Amino acid sequence: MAEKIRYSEDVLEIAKITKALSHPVRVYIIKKLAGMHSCCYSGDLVDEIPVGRSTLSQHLKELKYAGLIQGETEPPFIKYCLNRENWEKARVLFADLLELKK
Amino acid sequence: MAEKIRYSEDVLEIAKITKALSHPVRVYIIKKLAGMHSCCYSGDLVDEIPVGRSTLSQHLKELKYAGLIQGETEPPFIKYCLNRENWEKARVLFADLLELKK
DNA sequence: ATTTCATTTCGTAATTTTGCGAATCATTAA
DNA sequence: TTAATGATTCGCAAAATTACGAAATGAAAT
Repeated sequence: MAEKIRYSEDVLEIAKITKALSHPVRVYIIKKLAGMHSCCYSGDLVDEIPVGRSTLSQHLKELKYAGLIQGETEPPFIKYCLNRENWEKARVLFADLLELKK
Repeated sequence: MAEKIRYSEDVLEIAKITKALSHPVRVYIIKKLAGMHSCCYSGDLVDEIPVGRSTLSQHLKELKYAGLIQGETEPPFIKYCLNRENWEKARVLFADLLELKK
């Protein structure tokens, strides 16, 4: 019986990111932020995404928890932006996994 | 009230892949297959990954369902390999999302 | 101080995921 | 044919995810 491994930091970090991106709502939001708009308002999202306000809030919370986005309060709205620093880390991890060039 | 969107094929496809990769066990397996070894045996995995046989089987099933791997029976073992065709598609989708070069 | 507006949190329900051991299946060896 | 071996499926339980509406929050306007 061989030794059981411990997941490397990379594996755990990738799983954390993929988990955050494992739902169409969240992929949609990140795709939007990673593209042209690097920020958007929760109010705009609720108009276009077919999901209730409170549900959207939970999805945003998960993306925040995973470190992929951050919210700046800009009364009376909340502006959500891509967390560029962590996004860069994600790019490195995925470039490695997928053997892509940065 | 603006129009609700429909998720694009890309968004749905990315969500399917990220969901398949949203667990450390499955990231570990894919990382292994995408690296040096492009194939491995279920029996070897069960020795190194801290999870029971039946549970591992379920994880492999999910990766298969998502199209990321395929299993060739090679009695008395089953050899799992990366599904290169779909992996290439995944690379394109992620390269786009992460703005990486192929 | 009260109202208003955008958003989040709470409470809850339905569904899915994860994990295990026991039972089953498929193939080879005896 | 019968055992042995490797792997999957079944049955189940615990935990997590997803979704919603109602209630609560916080900041600005009246």
